Amino acid sequence: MVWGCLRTRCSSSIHYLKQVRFLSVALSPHLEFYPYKSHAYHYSSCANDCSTDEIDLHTLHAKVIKVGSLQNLDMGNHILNLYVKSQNLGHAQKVFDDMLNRDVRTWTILISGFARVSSGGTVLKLFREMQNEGVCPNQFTLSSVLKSCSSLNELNLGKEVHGWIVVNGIVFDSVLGNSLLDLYVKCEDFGYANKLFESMRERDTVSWNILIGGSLHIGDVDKAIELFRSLPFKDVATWNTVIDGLMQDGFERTALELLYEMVKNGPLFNRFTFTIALALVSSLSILELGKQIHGRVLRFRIHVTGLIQTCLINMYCKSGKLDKASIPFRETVACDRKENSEAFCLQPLTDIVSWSTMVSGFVQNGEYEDALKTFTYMVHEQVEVDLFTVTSIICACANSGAFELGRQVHALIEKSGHRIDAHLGSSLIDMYVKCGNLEDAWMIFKQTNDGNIVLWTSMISGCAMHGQGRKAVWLFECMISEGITPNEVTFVTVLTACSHAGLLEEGSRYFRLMKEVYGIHPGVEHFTCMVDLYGRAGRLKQAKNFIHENGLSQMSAVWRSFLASCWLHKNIEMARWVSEKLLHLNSLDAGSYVLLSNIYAIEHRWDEAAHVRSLMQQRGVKKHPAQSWIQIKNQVHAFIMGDRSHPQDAEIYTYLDKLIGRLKEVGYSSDVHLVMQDVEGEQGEMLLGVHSEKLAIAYGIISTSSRTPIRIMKNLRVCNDCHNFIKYTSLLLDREIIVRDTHRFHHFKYGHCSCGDYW
DNA sequence: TTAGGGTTAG
Repeated sequence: MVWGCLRTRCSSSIHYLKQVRFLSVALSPHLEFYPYKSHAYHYSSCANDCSTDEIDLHTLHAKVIKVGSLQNLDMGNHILNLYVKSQNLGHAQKVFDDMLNRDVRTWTILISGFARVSSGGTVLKLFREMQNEGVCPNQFTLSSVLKSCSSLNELNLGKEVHGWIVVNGIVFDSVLGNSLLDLYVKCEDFGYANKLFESMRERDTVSWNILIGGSLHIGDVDKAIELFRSLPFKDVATWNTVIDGLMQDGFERTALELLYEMVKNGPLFNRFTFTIALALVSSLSILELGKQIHGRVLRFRIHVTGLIQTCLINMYCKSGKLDKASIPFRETVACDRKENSEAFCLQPLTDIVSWSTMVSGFVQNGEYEDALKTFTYMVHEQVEVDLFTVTSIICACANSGAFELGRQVHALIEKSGHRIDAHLGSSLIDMYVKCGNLEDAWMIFKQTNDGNIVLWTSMISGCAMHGQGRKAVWLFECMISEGITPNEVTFVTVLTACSHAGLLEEGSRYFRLMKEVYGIHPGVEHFTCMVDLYGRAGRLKQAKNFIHENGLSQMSAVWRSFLASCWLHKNIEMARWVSEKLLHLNSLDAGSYVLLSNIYAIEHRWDEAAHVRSLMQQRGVKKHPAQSWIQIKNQVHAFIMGDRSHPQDAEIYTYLDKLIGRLKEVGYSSDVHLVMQDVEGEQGEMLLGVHSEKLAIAYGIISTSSRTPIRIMKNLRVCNDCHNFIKYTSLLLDREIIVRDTHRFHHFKYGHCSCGDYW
């Protein structure tokens, strides 16, 4: 999936880059960053924002003030309560401040209002003020305060409240008892929680649900299931809690079984069940079940709010059904998507999470253009943008090489003063790495300074991608010494680094470390890395033995890697043997077909070479045409082999011809072995001479000053001859040339490449 | 008492 945009959507790339430029201009005046979750509610202070009911409430409020009744305690409490119920806490606070007479109800109404919107800090502040004024809290006040303590992890204050309740002889009803139980469970103080649970006289289903949810939260699945099974009456929340908790703990299959059991024998779904069920089928990617749940939402006439809509969008996106994640701005944003009559019609997106889900859905499915278009639309429509959206957009920039846009979004994040968290940091590192700027990737890495494994893995991968294998290994060692546990992806990246840098011993050691110390079972990716490690180092026999010893002969990816090594080390006989094996397994990818065809071409077996190509056609294997890009003064210039469409083509070809002549004088010679067509000698050399990367480089040289580094991108691997050509060019012209291919970067300088001719 | 979106490799 690397560089998906470049590899699979060549024709639209220029259009897309124009879009990027347009977006860059559009961005600056509108983009604002909203703090995480700040959209949960808002203080409405403008009459224009109010509903009819709110306007009536304001009218009533004004009348009450006019006749001086606000100082009547009951009337004041009534108005305050109405504002709290309409979640207009700005006005509620104002009424509260204006009231000269307040009683415990006054304080409780306001405190419970803030507790309901999870504004715990305000709740605790008000509670302190209330105590200072000598007002004695009641059960409702205490429940709200405890709720805020548990959401803010304020265990000590909660314990203080608990003590106060005991000292003052307040009766524990089920609500107060459950609030306290929830506090201990949320703060993971299970000693207190269990003691309290046992001592509670008024235990209800809610008490059990809190304990079940808490057990799942700390990963005690057995205890949770035991409690769940022993509970004679299970309400809908019990089912929801246990299904969601199991899913969060990674027991998705068990969660699914319980969902089926719930459908059969349990209570009817509520809104929570729908969102949990949709999240479950998203993570399991069971589209059919997801559709059934969606059908149930419609059948039950559940009002599709932002939350359920987000879950629906996410479910369809995770199943790769972007059309079904139907969106109202389809015509505007995804204009090239076909209308699907079966598509479920969703509501207009009014919720920031739904928008960012849609953006990430496009990114996860490799549709970077649509992600950027949606983002542009959001910016233009002044929809709030938060860290989630930005993280996805940076990811889109990384994978499509939109460096300028990525940099601008980064600048705006800095300007907004937002802290860069591990998710965004990893995304930014990846963007700078994939756009060829390793220095800025390091800067983000140091600045983020987090023990997050993805952050470290991104940086290790960055070093590997830029040919700095030893540095990648060093960073890996630093990470281990800091006590950070590597995951399976980290091992893929460090093994890749070893294989690309020829670090045979280190690679073998890390493979053992992964299994023996970290207990990670090697997957096909790790085995492939190991075969690559031996193969690239020329240990073909060792690689072959590794495949047999580990029982990998059915893994076609492993053989494909081995094939590339055979080719690299010019062991044509072995390469043919592997290719034919893969051909019979029907597991060749486009690259391997081309390789096999090349092998036959080298041996002048033209009929067999032609047969391979016809097999490719019969089996529908598509080879993407090679294409290279160079950006000159904000303009992207794309070239394919033998391209004559560029306005300056005459100049490019004349210069290239002259350059090849000069290079030959200093030792460069064309490697005609790699010509796929059945042509020989001069004609083959001629075809090599017009490979897309040579054209892009020639254009770069004639269009820039002599000291400017030349950066080009390619949608396939660089061929041997072009690699050689670029090395000589960097030496002859004393020019730095940086090439990004499908998997990595090549930094050419003084006739050498950072990959050490190992790619 | 229970529910939503973002990051790393091949």
